[in-house]
Amino acid sequence: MSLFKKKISEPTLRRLPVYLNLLRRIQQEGRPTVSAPEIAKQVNQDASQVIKDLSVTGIKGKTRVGYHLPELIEALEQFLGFNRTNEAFLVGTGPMGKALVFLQKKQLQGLKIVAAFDLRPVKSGNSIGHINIHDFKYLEELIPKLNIRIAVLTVPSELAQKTTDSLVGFGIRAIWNLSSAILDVPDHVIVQNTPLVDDISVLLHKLRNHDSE
Amino acid sequence: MSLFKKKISEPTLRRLPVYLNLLRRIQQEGRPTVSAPEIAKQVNQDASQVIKDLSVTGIKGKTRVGYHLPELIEALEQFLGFNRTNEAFLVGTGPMGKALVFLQKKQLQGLKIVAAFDLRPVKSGNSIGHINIHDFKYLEELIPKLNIRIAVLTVPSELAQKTTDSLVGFGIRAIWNLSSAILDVPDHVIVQNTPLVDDISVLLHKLRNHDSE
DNA sequence: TAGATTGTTAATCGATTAACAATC
DNA sequence: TAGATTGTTAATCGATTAACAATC
Repeated sequence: MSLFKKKISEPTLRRLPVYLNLLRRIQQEGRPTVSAPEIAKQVNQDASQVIKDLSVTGIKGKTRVGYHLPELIEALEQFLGFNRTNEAFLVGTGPMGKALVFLQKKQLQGLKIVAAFDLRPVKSGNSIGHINIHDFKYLEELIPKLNIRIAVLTVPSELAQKTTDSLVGFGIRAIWNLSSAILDVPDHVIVQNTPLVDDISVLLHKLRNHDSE
Repeated sequence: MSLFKKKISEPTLRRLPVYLNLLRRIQQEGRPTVSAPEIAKQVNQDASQVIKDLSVTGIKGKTRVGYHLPELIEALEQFLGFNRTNEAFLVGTGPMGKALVFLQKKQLQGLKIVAAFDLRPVKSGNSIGHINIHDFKYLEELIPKLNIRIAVLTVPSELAQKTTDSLVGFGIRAIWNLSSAILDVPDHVIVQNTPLVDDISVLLHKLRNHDSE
């Protein structure tokens, strides 16, 4: 649309997959269109917000009608990068690593884990579902070979920084960090943290405040 | 300090456990104090922000010295509710449910999963680690019996709303929702969503923007 | 004292919400 | 037409950052 990238805020970016999920459900009901106020109601948000968020896709709604569902869904998938296969390596094959492999089809759209690696010695033939588990020592050659740019990090937090240093050295460009460690990386590497404990903090706090009202 | 609860912002609330983790690590090195600029550096943030965040605990730092570590850690744990046992039921015993049970000691401080439940028929004696798995039909009597207020929801998203309705009916007060469903609950029930796909969206977007610079 | 740090208050920044014109 | 909706622009709200006085 323009030569300059519209900068899109992180809050917006986090709402888009929520809309996408909802739109798919609505489409499955066989409906052709949906309006912003309707979406807003379902996700407990402001209609203006929804309209503004959806505008990043470049899709235009129709007055009195709303948005064409197939077009909007397609555009959102495109925008979020969910229609490409973004291949990733899983590093750390504990329970969280396993869970992510099993969840990827349903919840982790946009990401495709193609192989797993463990820091401990791996018996040959080990796997999670259909994903083979390899010894960490093969990472260095497999990253450039398969042109992998994304690592999903689920190692224990004590080992997270050391593992990260290796990953960076091997050419990884983005790390989805599910450990509680704060990772130190050079500027050209992206880290996305998912600290589960944060949500527990918020939950417990809300619960206590609720109680005392 | 005051009869009125200072309202604390969610961003602050999410940063507190990050500080807490860091402070514990620093304490393990045997140091007695730490300054805000030092914390700020380690977590890549503004020192003013750190000072303001920490002020919610009521702990006062010392000029030229910083904060007394044991005192600050204790206050943060207190504030976050991590030093009580907040007992919770796990509902859904798929891979994500299992992962959360195994992770709770290390990553999910403040939450204690005391039993697990599955929507499918459960063979007696089934367990995850030391946590027994029960049939869903026992939930109704066990929630009031054990006075459980928190449920950790890891059922498939298609079943999430229906399961939530039951939980609410049984008296659950807070739901940590790890499914991708948007839950509809009455006002007196708290829902905390942890949609993993959001983080993937942000990661992929950052990666693409990085590439084209 | 000089310099570093806390902690408060003010300024800035950015996101959300509200208002409203345009459209069908 | 009347009414509902989009989409833009303005107002509001809240969080972060900057400035600075107080302190040791």
